[in-house]
Amino acid sequence: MHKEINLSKNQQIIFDFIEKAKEPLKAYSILFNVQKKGIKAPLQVYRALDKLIEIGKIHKVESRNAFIACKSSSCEISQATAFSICNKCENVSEINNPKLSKYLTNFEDDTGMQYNKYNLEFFGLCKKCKTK
Amino acid sequence: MHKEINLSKNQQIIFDFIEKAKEPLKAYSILFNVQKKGIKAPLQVYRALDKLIEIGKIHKVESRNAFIACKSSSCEISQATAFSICNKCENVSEINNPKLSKYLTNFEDDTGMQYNKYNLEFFGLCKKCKTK
DNA sequence: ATTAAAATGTTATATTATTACATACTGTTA
DNA sequence: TAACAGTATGTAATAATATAACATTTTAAT
Ligand SMILES: [Zn+2]
Ligand SMILES: [Zn+2]
Ligand SMILES: [Zn+2]
Ligand SMILES: [Zn+2]
Repeated sequence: MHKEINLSKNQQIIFDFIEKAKEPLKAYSILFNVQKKGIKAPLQVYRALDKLIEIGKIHKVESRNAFIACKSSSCEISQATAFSICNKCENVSEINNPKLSKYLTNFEDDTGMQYNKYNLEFFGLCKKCKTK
Repeated sequence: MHKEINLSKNQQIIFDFIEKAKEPLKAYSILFNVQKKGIKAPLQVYRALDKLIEIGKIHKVESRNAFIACKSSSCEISQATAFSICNKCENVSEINNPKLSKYLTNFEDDTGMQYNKYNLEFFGLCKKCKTK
């Protein structure tokens, strides 16, 4: 088991909202939606997002500037993320593939650089969009 | 051999500047530096960047919102990119590793989604920064 | 109680990117 | 060459994303 971390008030509000969402959320869309909970300023959102990312509860989908709840329990340890992104419907899902993560975690290039983190984003058309 | 593409005036100006640079460049830093060449507005830069990305002459380093010239001739065809990023000195280099690209290009997940593009960013400390 | 670390509140501002609309250039075909 | 389509450009305004700076409060461990 990994360490349980108690979220602060703002962190919990923002995590709850992201977790309920079916798609990645933008920071300002989060802000707009949690204003009724007392969160007023962008910085309050960004600070919570930073912390949630740090502890692996959410990820940033870099190519979309959007945030998504983690679906793979191992991310709270590993900082190794992979996503599948549909360019048409913008559906994003986290790839949870042990072979892939093992391959990438062990990847070594010729520069002698050692990696402690990676982010991979695959793009294409999802099953639904492909058949339309 | 792949098709040679003639760059337009603005595209050439901006590509030349990015290619000479040793590190990834930000859009507004590019803008500032090419103003003496007659490029006045952000949109002129972003339009050129979009085109250069489309044809594979440059890439966007998503985690840094920065742009870097392609060092691997295969990118003008493939749209498959991988970078190594030092979190301390911010050095970024394109990884040109046939095994890696083959592995990722052929990667299939269980959703039946087929990918035509990916972007991978590895993070860590480069050789120099590690020994300091 | 003291203290340090983490979190919050608030305002202002910086940075990154796009919309909208008018115009001009380039190459192809009738 | 005239017409056309596609691409590229110019310009102003604005949208969207993210951080700086500073004051205060909460939390949790000594
Ligand atoms: Zn995850
Ligand atoms: Zn789709
Ligand atoms: Zn490349
Ligand atoms: Zn370094």
